[in-house]
Amino acid sequence: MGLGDPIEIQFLIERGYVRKKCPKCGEYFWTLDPDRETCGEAPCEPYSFIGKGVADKSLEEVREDFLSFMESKGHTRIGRYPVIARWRDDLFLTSASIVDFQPFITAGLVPPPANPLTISQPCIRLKDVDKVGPTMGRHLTIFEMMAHHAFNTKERFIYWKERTVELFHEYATKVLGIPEEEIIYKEGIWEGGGNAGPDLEPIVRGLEIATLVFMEYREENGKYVPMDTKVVDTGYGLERITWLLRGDPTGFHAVYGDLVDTFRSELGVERVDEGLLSRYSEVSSILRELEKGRKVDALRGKIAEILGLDQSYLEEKIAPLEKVFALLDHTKTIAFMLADGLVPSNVNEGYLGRLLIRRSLKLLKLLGVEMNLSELVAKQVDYWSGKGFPELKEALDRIVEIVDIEQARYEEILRRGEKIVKGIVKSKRKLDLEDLITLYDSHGVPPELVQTVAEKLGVKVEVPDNFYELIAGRHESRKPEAPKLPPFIDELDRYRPTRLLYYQDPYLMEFDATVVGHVDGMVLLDETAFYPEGGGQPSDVGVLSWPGGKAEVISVEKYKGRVLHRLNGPLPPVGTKVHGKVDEGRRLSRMRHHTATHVILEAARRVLGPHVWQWGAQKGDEESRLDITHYKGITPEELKRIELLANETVMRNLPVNTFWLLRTDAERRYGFILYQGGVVPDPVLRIVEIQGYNVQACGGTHVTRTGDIGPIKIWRARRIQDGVIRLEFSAGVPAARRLIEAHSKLKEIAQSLGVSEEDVDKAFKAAMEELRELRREIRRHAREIEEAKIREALKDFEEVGGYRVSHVELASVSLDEGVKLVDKLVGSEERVVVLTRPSGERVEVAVLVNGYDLVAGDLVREATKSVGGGGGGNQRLGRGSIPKEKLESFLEVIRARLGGS
RNA sequence: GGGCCCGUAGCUCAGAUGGUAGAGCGCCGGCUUUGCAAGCCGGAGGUCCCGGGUUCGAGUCCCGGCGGGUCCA
Repeated sequence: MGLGDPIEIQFLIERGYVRKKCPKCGEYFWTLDPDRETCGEAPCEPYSFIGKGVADKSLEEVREDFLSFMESKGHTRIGRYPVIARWRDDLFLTSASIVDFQPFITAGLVPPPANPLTISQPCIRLKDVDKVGPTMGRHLTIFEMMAHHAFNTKERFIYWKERTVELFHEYATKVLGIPEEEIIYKEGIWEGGGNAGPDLEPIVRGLEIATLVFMEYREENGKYVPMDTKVVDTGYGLERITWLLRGDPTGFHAVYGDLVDTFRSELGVERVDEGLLSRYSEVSSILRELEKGRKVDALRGKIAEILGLDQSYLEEKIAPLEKVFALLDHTKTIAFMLADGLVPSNVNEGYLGRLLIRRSLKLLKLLGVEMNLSELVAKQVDYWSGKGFPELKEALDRIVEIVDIEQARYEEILRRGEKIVKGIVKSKRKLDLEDLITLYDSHGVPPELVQTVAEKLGVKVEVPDNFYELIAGRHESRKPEAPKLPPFIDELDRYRPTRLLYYQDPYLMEFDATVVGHVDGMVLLDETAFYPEGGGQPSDVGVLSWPGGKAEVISVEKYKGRVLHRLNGPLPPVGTKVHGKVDEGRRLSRMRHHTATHVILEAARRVLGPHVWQWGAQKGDEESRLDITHYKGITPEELKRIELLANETVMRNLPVNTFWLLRTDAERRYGFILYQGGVVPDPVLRIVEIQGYNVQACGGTHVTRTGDIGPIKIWRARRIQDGVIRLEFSAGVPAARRLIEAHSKLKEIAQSLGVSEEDVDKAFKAAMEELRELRREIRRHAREIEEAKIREALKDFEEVGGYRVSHVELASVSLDEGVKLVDKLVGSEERVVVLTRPSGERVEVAVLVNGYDLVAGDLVREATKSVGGGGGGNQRLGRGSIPKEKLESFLEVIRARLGGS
């Protein structure tokens, strides 16, 4: 059977179901009603459950009913996974329950935590974020996907299509109490994440309430081939099912209960008559066409027509309410994201979090409400921690803080953006593309905002459609290339995997081995103690020697479990017994730095909070770096606490244990905290456990007790990017050495200040203050002396060619200061004042003209030039410099000029 | 990792073309006022981030460093 073939379920056929084709959407479906024409799903038919509730059940009751029903059918209930998909490197958010089990469990490489199992998994999807609100609850960014999964392997068959449909059917009719003639099964094909399979989509009263996927194909070279493992992948929409049972006016009423009204009144939005809302909601199914890119107002016009109402009336009533709904949805998503450790930033999942926060802030602005978004988010935390998610409450303080920080940041950008835009508009009366790029690139002000601000000022701004592409082009960004497999990769299969001695004993620095092959000019040994590059730890170096030969090992690489040594000399022939010697100092330093990285990461988590996650790391011999996620800067006090805790952990001399565990077992035992150091793409994980302190999946070499790390010194903490802080530190010998050096410098300074080391900072500050004081004093004195001299000179002028000329030789103040003094003292008297001031081998000169029609700048330029100097200036003031022995001739030239003109 | 922007008084920031460093707020003093808020007059407060270069002359131009911001990867 291939994809697209009829899905024939005997169970349904026996009950009298027949297969039909919907004339509206052209899709196939199974129904008990031989006269039925359409598939029954909106928009082919409107919703028919609104206002016709059949059970007054809450969301938690519906969830519990489902899970316990599946338990009674032999499924094991398991807890939810985080909404941030920490265990995957190809996804940011958990978007379906099956995501929890990809890729290793669905591929049959790792056994599932239970089989079959049932779960209710909170999922986040941002694809339809624009439709959240207008569709009255059909679209949500966060929802719970209830599911029962069965993983059928060659060894163990659980159940397949028949049983899956039976389970759904019994749940729908017995637990939900839906008459079976109202259940329609639509046929479909599900594709995603490299897997595919046929599916059945049960429709009840216009609403699709579940998807039953039979995952049995895997994509291979663009074609689907059958898989060994066949996976039952179901998804039951908890929110939709609750809505269906309750028949509430909108899906939001079913999910958020009292919160709908709380939010509505907090946001100052008028209550809408339930009858009108229900009628609107019923036909709102046509808003599904939003999926085809239609605009809300056009579709609203159509709804107004159906309901026989005026469109502007409807607009006025519904539009504000849509924003309330969107905020209900977004604030819940924000609460879950932040509770699960998301840190807002400009990349990856952090960006998705920021996107939702900023969207929410924009909605508040559109509603004209001034309030802290965090208040709304806190209400969600309160609401949902009482409804099956008590873990939200524990994160409340952090959630509120992050949302407040993001709000402040957003408002700051708006404020600054507005100011800059106003400035540009004022000076140029227009804004061009270059301005837009600068604003976005350097100030983070998006062009949409620029447009709004500029238009308020009456300036039209064109934003090119490809604006963001232009930015990208400007940065000449290059997509990271997929890691290329070396050309000799297949050649390696001829050899056995290398025995990795560095895992057996990380302190083993010498060993004997046999050369088993040469690959691409590198030596392959049967076993090795050389650590290859990996996990942010650079490869070892050292020496290989053998009878009649010796070469340096300059780098080591590992592919498919085979370790290759690159030498800087001739290769030992295959079969040779070699002796390997690892550069011990280097290796030990790296081991210490590597274990120190784990120690510091945990210390940071304990000091800053569980949202701290490793972003990246690089180990060196002298200094290493650890990048962690955090939503604000680290204070010096926090850094000290982290440093102290790390060093205390060293001194507790905790055992560092390394062992291998099957992925599922490791996750069950330790949780996803394992992946702090990054996702390890293997079904079997190497666990590095600092006993009683920290556990990570890690392939690096580590010391066996924390005491071996030696001192840890964090030199710097700096934000390298929004939401990411880089800690630069040293461990072991380099840390000790640099601390000793730093201390001896401190001692020297203390000695020259004549104080103890403890008081250096105070003494230094005092000395600086004294210095400032003295400088001021000297300047004041100098000014007084020069002022007297200038006064004297102004009285004692000489007449040259009708000009009253004074000459002052400055000694103690700068020329600038002298000019200022002259300016102050000359008042309205007509004067030419010549200032000279010796400065090394030269004399600085200035000529100030007061009250005469003379150009000082020209006078100085010519006079200085004629004596081998240079200068210039403006109408009133000229300045320059001349060689010191030319002072007299300079003054002569000035006199001659004034006399001659 | 790369691009761009910024670093000036306690704070927020101005300082086209290189030529006497400024404003607002805050601080101190005086005047006005029954008092307060406020107003008026005056004053103190500067290593223009650091180092080098170009220049007769650099807050301004060039190079390097430090610190901060922002965007892209």
